[in-house]
This record gives sequence, C-alpha cells and structure tokens, in this order.
Amino acid sequence: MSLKYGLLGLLNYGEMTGYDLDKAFKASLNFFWQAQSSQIYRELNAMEGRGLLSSKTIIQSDKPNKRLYNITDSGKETLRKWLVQGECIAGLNIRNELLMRIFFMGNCGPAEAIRVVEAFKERLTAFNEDIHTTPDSAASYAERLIDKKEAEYWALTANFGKRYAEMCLAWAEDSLKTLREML
Amino acid sequence: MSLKYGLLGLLNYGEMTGYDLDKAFKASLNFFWQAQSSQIYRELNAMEGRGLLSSKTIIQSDKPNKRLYNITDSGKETLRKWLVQGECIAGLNIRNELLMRIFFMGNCGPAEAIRVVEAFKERLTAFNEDIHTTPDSAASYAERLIDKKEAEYWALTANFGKRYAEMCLAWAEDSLKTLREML
DNA sequence: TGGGTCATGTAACCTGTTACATGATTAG
DNA sequence: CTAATCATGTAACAGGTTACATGACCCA
Repeated sequence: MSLKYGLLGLLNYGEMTGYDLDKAFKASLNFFWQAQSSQIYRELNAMEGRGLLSSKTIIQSDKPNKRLYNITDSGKETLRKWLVQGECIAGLNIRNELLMRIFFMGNCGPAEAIRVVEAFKERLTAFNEDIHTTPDSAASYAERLIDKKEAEYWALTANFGKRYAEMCLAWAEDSLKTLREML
Repeated sequence: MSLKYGLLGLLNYGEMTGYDLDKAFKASLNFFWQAQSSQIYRELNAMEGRGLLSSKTIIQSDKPNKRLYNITDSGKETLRKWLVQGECIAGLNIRNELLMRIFFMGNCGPAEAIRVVEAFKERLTAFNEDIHTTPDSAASYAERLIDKKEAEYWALTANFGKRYAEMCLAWAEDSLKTLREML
C-alpha cells in the first residue's frame, strides 16, 4: 500500500525514471520502507494504468532508452488525501524476525541466544551509519525543490531512525547481560 | 517466512488446533508478528503437506469437530535449525507507514503533521497496555511446560516492546515540539 | 578483459489481506 | 433475544521476493 504513496511522493518533487525512483527510494525511504526494483517497475505500470501517472519515452542513442514518469492531477490528489486522512493505523505493526527467534530460544539456551544478539549488535552499527547519512542523500534527490522546508520533515523521520537504533543497542546490551547471567 | 517458525515454535510446546494456534499467536507473538486466521489455516495445511506437522481429526458431538496438530521430528529439526543458524538478516527491516507520511508532510504543513503524530500518540497508549500484559497471556498458553525457563526469553521480547513504546513516545513528543515551532 | 553503471523489465513464486460462509451452543 | 464462542475454512486479490535477461558503454 505505501509503496504507491512513496512513488507518488517522490514524483511530486519532479519527473523521474523508474531507475531514478529506485535509487531515490533506496537513498531516502529505504530505512523505513524497502522495495525491490522489480516491484517498483511493476507498480509504476499499474499506477499509470490507473491514471495516477503519465509517462513518455526518451530515445537515447548513447544509452538505453528511458521512460520518464510524471505525476498527474489525479495522482496529486490521491497523495494529498492519503497524507491528510485521519486514520493512520500504521506505525505500530512491527514484524520482527529477531524477536520471534528470541521468543523461542528456550529450545537452545543462553549461549545460542548470545550469539544471535551479538550478531544483531553488529548489524546495528551499519544501520546507524546509514541513518546518519540518509538526510543528505535524500536532499541530493530533491535539488529541484523551491523551498527546503521538506528537509525538516525528513529530519523527523531520520530522528526516529536514530532513536530506534539507540534503543535497539540499549536493549541488546541489557539482554546480553541477562543472558550471560543465565549461562 | 517467520509465520512458519512461529507455528512450529508454539506446537513444540504441545499439540494444538488451528484455532488454539490462532489465539496463542494473537496472545503472545502478535506484537512482533501479525497473522490472519485464514493465513494460519493455509500455512498449517502447507506445512503438513511438507511433513513438518501431522494432524488428527477429533470428532465432537457437542461442538464442531476439530483438527489437532502435532509437530513431527522433521518439524522439530527445521525449527532448531532456524533458531541456531548464524545468519539473522532481520530485526532492522522496519516497514513504517507513519514515517512515510511524515516524510512527505511538506505537502501539507505542520498543522496536519501535528494531527497525525497526536493520533499516533493515542494508539501508543493502547499498545503499551498490550505489551505489559503479553508475558502473562503467553504463559497461559504454555501451562504444559515442564520448566519455566522459556519465560525468561519471553521477557526479553516483551522488554523490547516496552522500550520501543517508550522510544516512540519520546520521539512523538519531541516531534510535536518541533512541529509546533513551525506553525 | 572484467566489472560496474545505465535502463528496462518478465516469470514464477511466496506471503499477507479482505471478505465471506457455516451452524451449533452458551452466557448475558 | 442477541452476541459471542467454538472451529473450520475458501476465494480472490494485493503486495513482496528471487532469479534471470539484455546490451552497450566506461573505467581501471
């Protein structure tokens, strides 16, 4: 559901190809929404079919041809409606495979659990670095913006990511302590 | 992918019907993994087909008949392998629709954003209450356990939930402050 | 000469969601 | 009398994942 709005939102900044959108997605929205390239192309097609987007093919001789997408008025309205509409069910539907593992770790014991949590801690480091560079890379994909007030909202989401990473780290360390006492 | 392991994990505590599993799932794993009843029944069927489970039909005269599922040796091995295997990619693949909205809120302005974040805060309260009762309801579904060491692992996951809720609340309050200054 | 980027996808599959159906019993 | 609980699902659809294909250009 949200992939659609992500694409509408990005195209609202200006026309782009599927390829551009793929990169923009990965550079800016990726930490809270992941999408495969193939899914993006499929979705763009479907959205054009429903009149949310229009596209034109640019013939290139040096490079493969490309397809430039534009948001239509109907697309703009759809985006706006989604942004404004009161019911936001989401934000708390976590799907966390790590927690599922921990939940059933009684089958294995603390030593295994420690390994799993430590592996998680390592991946957290990489995540942390990503988060701290996200606002910049988002900005590079929206150079055409007239005013930069958008950046304040991006900062709010990046902030969430930072806090999340911190929280995970604190949880991991606390859990490791508990688990070591169980050895 | 994880639904499968959730079902294996629960059945490892003892035989259950699809209906029991549905309730157990909703009472214990729901905060980090949501599953529809229809999905559970479908998955159970598929898993039996692959030899991870076996089932027998219990004829009842007072109530509708039911189907009791048991984990097989192959199922136990599959579960164990998943628990122990080193590569845990998950735990950081957030999918958060709320953040997607905030990201694009530049289209609407701070007043709308405030409404969205405040609605989120309200739902957080309910989530918080859920989290604090989860360990107990999980325990009620595993009374047949010989030793209760499992509960320590459940506590670790519940802990994550509590920290997550706290973090969200702090983020929401901080964001509201920022947004109010933008008015 | 090999690997990366540009640019587009298709096909098959798996997972998740929504809506609906049945029909008896039991508790408020 | 009504709503919930017990217990099973099916069907249709939407969304996500994995693997693969093409072919030219550019840089080390």
